[in-house]
Amino acid sequence: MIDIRLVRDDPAAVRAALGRRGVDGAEIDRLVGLDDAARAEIGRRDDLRAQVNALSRQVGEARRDGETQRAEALAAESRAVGESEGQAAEAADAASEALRQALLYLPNLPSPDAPDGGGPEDNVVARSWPAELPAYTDAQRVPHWEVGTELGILDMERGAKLSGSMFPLYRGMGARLLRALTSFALDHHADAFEEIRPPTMVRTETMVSTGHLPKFVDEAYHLERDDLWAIPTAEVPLTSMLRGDILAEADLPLRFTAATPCFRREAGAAGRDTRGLLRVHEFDKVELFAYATADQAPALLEEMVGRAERLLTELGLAYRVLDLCAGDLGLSAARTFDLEVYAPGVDQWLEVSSVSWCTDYQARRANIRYRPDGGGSPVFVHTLNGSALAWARIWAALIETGRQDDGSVELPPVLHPYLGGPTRIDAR
RNA sequence: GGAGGGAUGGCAGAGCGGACGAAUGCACGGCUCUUGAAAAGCCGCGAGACCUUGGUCUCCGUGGGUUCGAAUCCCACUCCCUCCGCCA
Repeated sequence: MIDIRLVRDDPAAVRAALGRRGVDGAEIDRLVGLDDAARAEIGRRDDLRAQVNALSRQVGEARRDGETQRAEALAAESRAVGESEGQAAEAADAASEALRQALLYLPNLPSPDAPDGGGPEDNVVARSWPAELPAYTDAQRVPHWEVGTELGILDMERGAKLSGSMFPLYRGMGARLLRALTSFALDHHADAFEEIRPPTMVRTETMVSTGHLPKFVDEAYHLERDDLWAIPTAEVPLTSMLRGDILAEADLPLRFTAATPCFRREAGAAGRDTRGLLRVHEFDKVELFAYATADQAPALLEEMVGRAERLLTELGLAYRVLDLCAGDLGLSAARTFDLEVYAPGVDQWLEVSSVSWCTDYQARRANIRYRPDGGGSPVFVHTLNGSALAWARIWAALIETGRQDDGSVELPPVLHPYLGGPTRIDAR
């Protein structure tokens, strides 16, 4: 969440910044009102509480001095004040909760560097690799689900039998390819990022810290009986890993990488991209994550985008980098770069990575701070997250891009050491 | 799943109805001593909110309760440790 004091002290600036992402200015006014109300109620309650505390102290003193009668009188007085205090406390709690709820739904302030725009159509293509799309053969113009079925490496029907549509089942070299991709990526980041294998079912609090709850309840899988949520991305457990902690500035930046399955209900996208692997409920992803100071964050953002890009060039996939406009940013993000690969078989750009700088928005929700060098009060860290990379769509792009005239699929050399012998998937 | 023990500041650890936001040690910051360092000594040092050179309030796992007053008593929950059972 953003700092309520910013809203209080400079509502015009907040209105302007959030206006860029389509937040109604009236919402800011409402927030200012809620804040005023909450502070007034809290002040009332605290005054009464101070009276109760003072009277209680006097009761103790009177009792110690053996003045039983005076003690009783003071206790009675305190009891009376305590009753109004109870009412004031209820009002204060209600007002604070109303403010908190409003803040939880309010998105992060976009970075001034994020381009203007209201939606996906306004995103800016920062760069493409290669500069021009190469010429693709007819063999490469076959959708991956057809290739997958033909080679016996992808079985959407059996996946659906087990779990419903959009739950892919990979077999043979198809499954092996996923495992290779995960190992390849983790090894690639091992020079600077500590590998984590977090739990993939988490508490409500953990989902709230990243901003995935309460606003996006419909997007997440929930296990009712145990009140646990299936993570939509490793960003969720990695953010809460240090929840409530105070770090040392000298330890920053902290970098982590994790390979996990990701679960998404895709409720808002029902009926879209339903074929093959374009949009699935469960997929594997290697995530990059960093906790940093405000000063370190911009360089880290670039580093993480660079790492994701490097994987793509090594895999030999054509891609482009999108600088997301203010209106297309996710709730927690101040700046985001999306990476899209070109999949020749379906003739589409597929989002395979999203690298975001969340400033202190998530850290404030998760209460993660660091103590500056030389002491002083703790300050909120900045969090950055990015996929490097999400495999289902990469799998699709690799199968389509690598397809030969004879129907076999060539796999990129960087993966060969991870494939256990074969370097291609033979036609059947 | 059953039985028992525990959760206190960055860490360790005392406190078990009022003088406790909390002893002590370590860590950390400043100073003294020293050519420098170490050691020693002195001082400081939890977090947050709201009004303001000071004050008020909150926080001792979480949520309720008892009381004029709760870190301290009661209830529930969560997590950790030990033992038993089950288990990949």
